[in-house]
Amino acid sequence: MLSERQRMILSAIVDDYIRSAEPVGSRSISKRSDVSFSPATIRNDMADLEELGLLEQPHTSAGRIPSIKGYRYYVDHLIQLGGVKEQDVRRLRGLVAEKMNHWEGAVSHAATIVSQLTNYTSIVLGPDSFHTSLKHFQLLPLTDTTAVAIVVANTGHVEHRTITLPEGVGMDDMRRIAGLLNEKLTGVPFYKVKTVLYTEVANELRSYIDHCEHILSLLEDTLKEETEPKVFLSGATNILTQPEFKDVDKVKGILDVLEETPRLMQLFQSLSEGIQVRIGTENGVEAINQCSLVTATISADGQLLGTIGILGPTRMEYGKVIGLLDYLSGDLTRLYNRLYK
Amino acid sequence: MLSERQRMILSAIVDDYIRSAEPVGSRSISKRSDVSFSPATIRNDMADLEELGLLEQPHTSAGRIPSIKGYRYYVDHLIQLGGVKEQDVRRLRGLVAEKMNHWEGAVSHAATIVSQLTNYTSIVLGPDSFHTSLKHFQLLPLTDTTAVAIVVANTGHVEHRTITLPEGVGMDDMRRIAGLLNEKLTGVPFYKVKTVLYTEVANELRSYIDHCEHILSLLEDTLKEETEPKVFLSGATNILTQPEFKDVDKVKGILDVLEETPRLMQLFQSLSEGIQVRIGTENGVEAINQCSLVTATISADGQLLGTIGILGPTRMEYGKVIGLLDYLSGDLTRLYNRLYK
DNA sequence: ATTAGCACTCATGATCGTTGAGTGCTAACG
DNA sequence: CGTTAGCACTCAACGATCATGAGTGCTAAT
Repeated sequence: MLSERQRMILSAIVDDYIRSAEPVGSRSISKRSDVSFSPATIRNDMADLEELGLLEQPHTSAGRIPSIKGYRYYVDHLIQLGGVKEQDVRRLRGLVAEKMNHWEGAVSHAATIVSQLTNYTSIVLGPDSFHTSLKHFQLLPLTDTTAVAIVVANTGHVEHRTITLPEGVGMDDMRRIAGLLNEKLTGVPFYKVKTVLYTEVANELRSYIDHCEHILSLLEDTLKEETEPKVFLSGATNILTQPEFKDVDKVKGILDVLEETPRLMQLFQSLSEGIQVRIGTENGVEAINQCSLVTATISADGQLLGTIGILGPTRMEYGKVIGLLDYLSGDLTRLYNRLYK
Repeated sequence: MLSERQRMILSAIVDDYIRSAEPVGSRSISKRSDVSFSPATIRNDMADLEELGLLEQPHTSAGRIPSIKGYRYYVDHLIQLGGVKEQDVRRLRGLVAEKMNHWEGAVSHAATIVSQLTNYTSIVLGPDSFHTSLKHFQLLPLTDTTAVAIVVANTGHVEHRTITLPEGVGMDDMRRIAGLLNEKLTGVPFYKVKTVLYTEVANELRSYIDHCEHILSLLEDTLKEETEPKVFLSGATNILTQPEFKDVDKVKGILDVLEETPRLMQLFQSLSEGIQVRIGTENGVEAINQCSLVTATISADGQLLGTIGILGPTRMEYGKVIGLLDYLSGDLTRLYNRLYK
């Protein structure tokens, strides 16, 4: 549909605009060493590209900037994936050595590094616990009336919660409850826990404890928290260095989304496997219509172990970011297999 | 040193400026219903107050704004503590019911509410583990070569870490190590753990395990992480609504400090008990010279259980903030005593 | 000691040309 | 027919100039 020259021009405009954040004129393209057309020719093509909705003009006497559709075409057809630099590889390798004994730590640390390498914001979603299962459950007495409930998932993730016991539940009861729960719940996927809790566990519990409803609801609460994936953020303020966000009001909306976990997770809904790019309004969240989000899922054996997202302006270095995330997701998958399999 | 009228004028200027964020002129003070002096009289006093370093003039033909010294005088001598509103009390009470089974959760949730009530940023430091002691230690096997180490403090706080075991350490060894650690370390304050680990524990461990140095250093790492207090943030973007921070560059520096935990903790160094106010440069951190920090410690039985800080512009509603923190610290102390004592 | 009067200062905002980057169109060119 | 030189046109950005008015400091009267 597009001529070879038009594709070349679109690519040049996107590249230039990503670098400079300023509208690109026909003359500056014509001056590139790999271009041998006059500004006038390029202007004609630019007019065509604008008619196709791939370019926009901020005002009559300015150059062109890519539209969302233009970025989309660029990402789908024209992009050149950036290789990962030698020094960046070394940097990312470092995390393997440093945080290898803490899966979530490794993932979030990786995200921190990526946010530093790219100067964008990185967002990490912890394991989707829908697919993880319970490895161990324990009640630890703290005082006469309180205990710490500790839940260990098979990913090595640990969640804890202090609970206040109802009157009349002693140390022995506690130990028996913990034993029972371990027996019944070990290996059970999280999404089934509630069911098991209220059928098998409840029956047995009722036989030797009175107020077991209260205890059950406490346990359910404890386990529910585990179901919600954890979110890590890094480099949130990087957005402030982008020239298009030098206006505080625009930035406020974005940072607000980043601060509220539920709204943040909305961004990650209905993502499919692998690397995905969502440009501007494609995100479907009003406040970040001026941003793009590149996401990569990390998984092993069909189990989703985490999602890393990079949020930047629509004028984002897509090639570099995609290259980095591609490398990283492979590396983390390898790390996981070595550690937990 | 200051005349009654001068104190009144200073107080009026600070109040007005806190509300409007604009330099206060003599005429606007004279118009207040509780003032019966002409603008000229007030101007004379204002000149005196400026000479004393309590007021400043942005430029010759503008009104006055308080200097840091001026705010200091205001906070020390003139402030009227704001009572806590009925609805705010109800809001804060809610957290007692909601999060009562999770100490750190309760504290950080309280901070979230305060940041919403005040429209400033709230920063929470978890318990200073220098004074907390070890309640329980446990090793939980995960795979053949990995295990989860779980540390429980007497505040009910739980820390965990996945560690990779050296070759040749089996399930039995693990159980024995955990037993030994529990025996030797229970009740030991964190700042003594390292010593005990390398004397008592090391001796016994050496008798039946070979590579115990490796294990010991792993354990030390695990426990070290616990020593660093946790930091929670809420309402970081509130600073963006302040008119004096409508310039992105000023804000960037502040948000950068908030994002980096170590720099953030620097702010909380050398705080004494109770409520403290640090105005502008008194904070000693370059990037937040335009901000004030009000902190309140929460403690019971001489044990420091947490610190809540409110960060806002120097033009902060000191009375309201101090009132809130005062109420809150009392409330949280009561909550703690009921739960863990 | 207080206040009215007045000259003076200076940030703010509006108006108005100037500049220059960039365009679209037309006509000439190979 | 595709490409290009030439040219008139547009318009954001910038700087200079000026009027406005809020607020001051000083002096002299009360």
